[in-house]
Amino acid sequence: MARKHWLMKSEPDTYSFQDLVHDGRTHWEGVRNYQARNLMRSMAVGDLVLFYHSQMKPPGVVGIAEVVKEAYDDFTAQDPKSPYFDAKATPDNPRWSMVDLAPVRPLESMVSLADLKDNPKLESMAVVRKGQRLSVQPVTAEEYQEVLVMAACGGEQDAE
DNA sequence: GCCAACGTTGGC
DNA sequence: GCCAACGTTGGC
Repeated sequence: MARKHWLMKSEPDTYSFQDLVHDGRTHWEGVRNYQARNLMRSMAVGDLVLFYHSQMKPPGVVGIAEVVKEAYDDFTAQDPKSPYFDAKATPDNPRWSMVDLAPVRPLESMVSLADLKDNPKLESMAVVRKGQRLSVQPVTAEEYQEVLVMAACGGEQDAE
């Protein structure tokens, strides 16, 4: 079965790629959007993730991660002490899901949002489309490969 | 800090 | 079930 590819956003102040490298593995708790949740539920172990830092100057893809556990209940939704607490989540209806991620490697160089927008091959990527705020996005194999090429080329590349 | 985009909530 | 109000995301 072919690996699928994804892009997942994180604010580095909350959880950065360096944090993931340091931890070795993490659960991706706190997603409180149904579309993003449903995408996580369709992930499989071994799927590859472009790790995107939002709220940065500049924002962009900084590393590659891998799904190491498929979707299960996000228990932080039922923890009143958690910042992600959701009163509507119960043991009968846990409502939210999360996956586990492990780092694969950082990119040789960051591929910024501006770089992604400048590449015509990536014009249909969700992350470059105006107003697309979804924190979990599907990425095609071609788009994924193109981002890796850009990272290897220093994040700057001219279209032929 | 501003504001556009978009999801969610809640009154009706 | 519609839709206006509101809250959040996230680039700039």
